[in-house]
Amino acid sequence: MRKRAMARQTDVLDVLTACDRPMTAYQILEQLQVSEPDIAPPTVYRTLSALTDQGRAHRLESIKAFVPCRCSHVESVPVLAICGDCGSVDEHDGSDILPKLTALTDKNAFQADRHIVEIHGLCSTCAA
Amino acid sequence: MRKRAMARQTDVLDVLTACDRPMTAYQILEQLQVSEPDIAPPTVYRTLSALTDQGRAHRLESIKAFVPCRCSHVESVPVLAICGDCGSVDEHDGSDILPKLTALTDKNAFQADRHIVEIHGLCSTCAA
DNA sequence: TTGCGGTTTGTTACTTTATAAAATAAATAG
DNA sequence: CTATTTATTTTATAAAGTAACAAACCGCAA
Repeated sequence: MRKRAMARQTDVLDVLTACDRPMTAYQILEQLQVSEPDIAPPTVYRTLSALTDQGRAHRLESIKAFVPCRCSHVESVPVLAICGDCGSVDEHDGSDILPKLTALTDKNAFQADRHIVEIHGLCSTCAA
Repeated sequence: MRKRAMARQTDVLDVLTACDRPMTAYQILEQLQVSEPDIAPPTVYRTLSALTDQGRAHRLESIKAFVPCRCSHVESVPVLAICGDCGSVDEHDGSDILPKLTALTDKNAFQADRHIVEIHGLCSTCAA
């Protein structure tokens, strides 16, 4: 009857992966409702936070949208480059920035646990 | 009307500066309404976007809140360290990570125009 | 099996955040 | 001044996110 959490996560990830653009929580909801009309926002948000906690998806804080993780999800600093024109997103591994970031926060003895790096601009296609 | 806009920007910046924590748009609105009860959300949002465009304030994308810029606002990459416990925010100049970020985006010929770097964690006081 | 207790999932209803578009006021050129 | 342009405010609502309670699930012991 009710789908187990794992199954939901797979469903949500499938929806995200099927789309080549970031999707908002409500766009995902709309897709899920095609096959299961009774799903409500909290189900989507809960599933998305499980996925982002696991690193299987990322939340683009600056545009309130989500993408599936396309890198190996062991990386600690995802760098997401968002095209302001077509909306496409490239994901990079920013691990090598970590030392510099740590140097900055160490000045104030700040203990970091999550890094958010997002870059707005134009992708190669749209800039051309 | 430019005068009026300038005055509003000063008012909003004063409100932000008077508070040692990031404030949401609606918290700012509430403060402004103490002296001018008729102010509505669009006024605040418009003023805030002017301020952030000028670099006189920053928007913390990951927590939907705003802080006044406490660095020189010529810097191109503000790094904002947000304490998850007390909510305080430290601002750093991240110009020196720019080359590494550029190296990443250059791989895809991406043209960056705005960098967002936010770090969640615990400030020295709360970590102690 | 049956009933208990902790955990997970679903539902309702709401709060917070943000913006479109119409209405209005200010600035300025003629 | 007054007509035109432009910026600002108001209204009204859309979009995003969540609190809190209800129902279902699961493992376990009697």
